[in-house]
Amino acid sequence: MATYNYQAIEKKWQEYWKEHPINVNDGKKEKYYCLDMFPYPSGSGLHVGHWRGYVISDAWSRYQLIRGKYVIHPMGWDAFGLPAENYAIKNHVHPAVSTAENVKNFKKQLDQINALYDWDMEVNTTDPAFYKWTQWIFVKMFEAGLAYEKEFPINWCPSCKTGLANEEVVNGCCERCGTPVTKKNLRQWMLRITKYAERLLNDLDKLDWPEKVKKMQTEWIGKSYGAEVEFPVEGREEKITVYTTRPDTLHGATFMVLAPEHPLAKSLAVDSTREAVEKYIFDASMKSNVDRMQDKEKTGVFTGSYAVNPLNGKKIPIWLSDYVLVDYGTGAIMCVPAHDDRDYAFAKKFGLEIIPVISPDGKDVDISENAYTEAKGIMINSGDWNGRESAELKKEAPHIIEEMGIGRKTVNYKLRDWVFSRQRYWGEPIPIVHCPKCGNVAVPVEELPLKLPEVENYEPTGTGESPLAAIEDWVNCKCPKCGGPAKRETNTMPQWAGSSWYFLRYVDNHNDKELVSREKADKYLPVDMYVGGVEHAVLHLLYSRFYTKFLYDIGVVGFDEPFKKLFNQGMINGKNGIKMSKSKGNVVSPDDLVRDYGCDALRLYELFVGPPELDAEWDDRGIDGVYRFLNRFYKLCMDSNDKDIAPTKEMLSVRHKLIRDIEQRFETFSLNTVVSGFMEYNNALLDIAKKEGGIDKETLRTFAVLLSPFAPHIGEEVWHDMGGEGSVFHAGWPVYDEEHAKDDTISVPVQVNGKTRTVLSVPADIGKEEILAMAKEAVADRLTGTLVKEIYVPGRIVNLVVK
RNA sequence: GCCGCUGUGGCGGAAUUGGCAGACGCACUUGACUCAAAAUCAAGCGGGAAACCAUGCCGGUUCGAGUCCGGCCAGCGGCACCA
Repeated sequence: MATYNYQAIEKKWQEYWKEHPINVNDGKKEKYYCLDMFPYPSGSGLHVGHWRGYVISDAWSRYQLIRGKYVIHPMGWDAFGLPAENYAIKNHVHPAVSTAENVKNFKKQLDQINALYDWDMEVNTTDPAFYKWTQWIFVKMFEAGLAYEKEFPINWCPSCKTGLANEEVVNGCCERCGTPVTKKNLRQWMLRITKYAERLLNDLDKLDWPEKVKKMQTEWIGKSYGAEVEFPVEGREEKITVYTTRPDTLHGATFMVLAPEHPLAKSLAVDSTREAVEKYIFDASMKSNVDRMQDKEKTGVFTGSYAVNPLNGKKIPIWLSDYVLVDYGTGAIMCVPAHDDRDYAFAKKFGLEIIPVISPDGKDVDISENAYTEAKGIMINSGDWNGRESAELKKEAPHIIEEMGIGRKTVNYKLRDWVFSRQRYWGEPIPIVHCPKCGNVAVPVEELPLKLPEVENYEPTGTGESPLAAIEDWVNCKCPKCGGPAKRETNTMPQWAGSSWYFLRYVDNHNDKELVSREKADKYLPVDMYVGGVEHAVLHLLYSRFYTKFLYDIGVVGFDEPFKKLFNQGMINGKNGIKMSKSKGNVVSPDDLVRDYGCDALRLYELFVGPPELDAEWDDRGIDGVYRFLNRFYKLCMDSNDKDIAPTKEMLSVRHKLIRDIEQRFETFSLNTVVSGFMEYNNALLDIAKKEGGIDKETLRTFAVLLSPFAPHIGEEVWHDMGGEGSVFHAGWPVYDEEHAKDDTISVPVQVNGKTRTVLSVPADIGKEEILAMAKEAVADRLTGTLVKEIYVPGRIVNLVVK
């Protein structure tokens, strides 16, 4: 008797596909680019959670392949980063060596998935031939004024001993290691991503992405409309400019608050306040992000100086408080405590004046307990604005302010420029030379890649200097412009640099003249489908969009969005929803499962475990179910093989329903129900086979085609055994015929007052009168009152309403 | 605090988008085969004796609600003094 020998079957077809590649670019087929987020090749290898995303994208890729596309489905390595460097510090193994080792292991594990990966396209961000172009992009950004140097207090991780971008700070802690982030004043390379804020925001509309990710990016960019207003300082020349989104409340400004880091903060102190002001500024500078966030209680200090409200001449005190952020807006705000919760809390604490200027009814507003924060109501206490609608004034006030010459209409973004330098070894050197005569000079493009020098000590200094700074003969160089003695930039790029553009390189990965040829870019890009975890929503996915827009602007590519469609797969956790990790000891390795059940079974189970977009808990026992299904299906095929069964009506019905249902579920990415559909229809076929002695070959061939994106080996095996020609992946996606798929008889539930009482089996085309008559007869004993309504939804349900 | 997602048997989850709640599978029970076990096959499997009751809770709309509306509760995720 035939048994499902997955080991033999999988080995056989893997060898066959090596000899006879199935995904070939003949130059005529339409391309389909299906991309996985490339992994960091860690030392601990793949677990079943990593498999999930790769199986999802591979099933989708193979589906496109069967539909006749040439599928670009590459894989590579995001291999710069801290783990390799930390390993080097501990064991004195060069990161390039350990990385190469890890890549080898990862590749071996990835091969077990038997995905369509085209390894000729492989890229590795740490390969100088690759990072040459990462550096090239930086030079181009430098030339375009988008990369610039700045010294200011940046986020600093004391454990990783490096600066961090805003996007890398999560709840005040380092995204990577969880250590609370501190501030450190450092000279930094920055990328002017804020210049692209508007386009990054607007172009989200074009993307077929999960709404959640679009929303997160929208909020991260954080656009707001408002006005800047200039307040003269009493007795001084300077004016202080504030930013407000509520210029309608300008008459209610009763004090002003500056961030402690505001350039004027110190100078506003007078003799009697100087000591307190300086102490406050100092204390604020010592506070970490976490402290600053956790302090719900407002703190502050009066400077001793006063500003003048330019609208009504009112004299208001100027305070300092760390609830005002120096890097948003102008670092100074006008405070309207009657209509803002934060200002209200501050005013209450320090006994400052509160003047309401908006009231719901134009008469009175109760602000004894809380501020009235609605921008809806009638203006009061506002001079000649009194009696007007506040919503209307909110729009009009910026223009009034502009006409009066006391300010202007403005737009603000929460997005900050990207802190781009890292004080670590294992990253791309920033290709800049500091020349005492010429200033910052880019390394000439023909000298790229600027390779990482060998060092003896990878340990970060912690002082804000990169380990590269100690390599004197590397640091000291000649200025490319004047030829005089100069020094190299010793910071390296963040890990995001390579991953911001790697997807462009796959299609032209050996090109040493260009990042990617325009011809190939036009032909094979952008990415049609991108599959990966949601954790990169505002990191990698935002940076990639920024890079792509820049490369579009300088003509490297002809599109300005990299990823048309995005799919975020859910995470796979261990028992009780605990995240899989080595330290928890709950990591499930795919290796044993592939050995015990086969690649096809594991692939199917990865999908069957739950809806692909939701997190799932791994349960090893569940794989038995899909394994049994594969056995039964295989046995059915083998039993039918030597008999020439003619297709019956029932078989045709299953065949066409199968095509219809699988396709519909596939298209809606309901991959878990695709698998349950296979099981369901296989059960139906087994029942039919019991009566008929087997199933016709074409139905089984069709089943094999539909199954092959998910379980490629058994799909290919059955396809051939049932007489299919060539590879199952060239069979074409079957087309269903509604005539066969629809049933002759249908089951229609009969309800009385909405409760199902019986189920009628009737011809599918039964008329309304006929079925209602049958229904009434069938439930006659329940129709004890007056029949007030008879409902028949064709093919669905009968409901009889009795009173 | 604000925003989003989720809540259905012992468990993972289905439900054609308002139409038989629990598909498919795991686990479990019984039977067949076997000296026995495993594997396989067959039957059963939300609660209740039944009327009926059941999709986190309370209310509403509807002939009919897991699905729509209003109000809560819990879990997870994002943002978090952005003026």
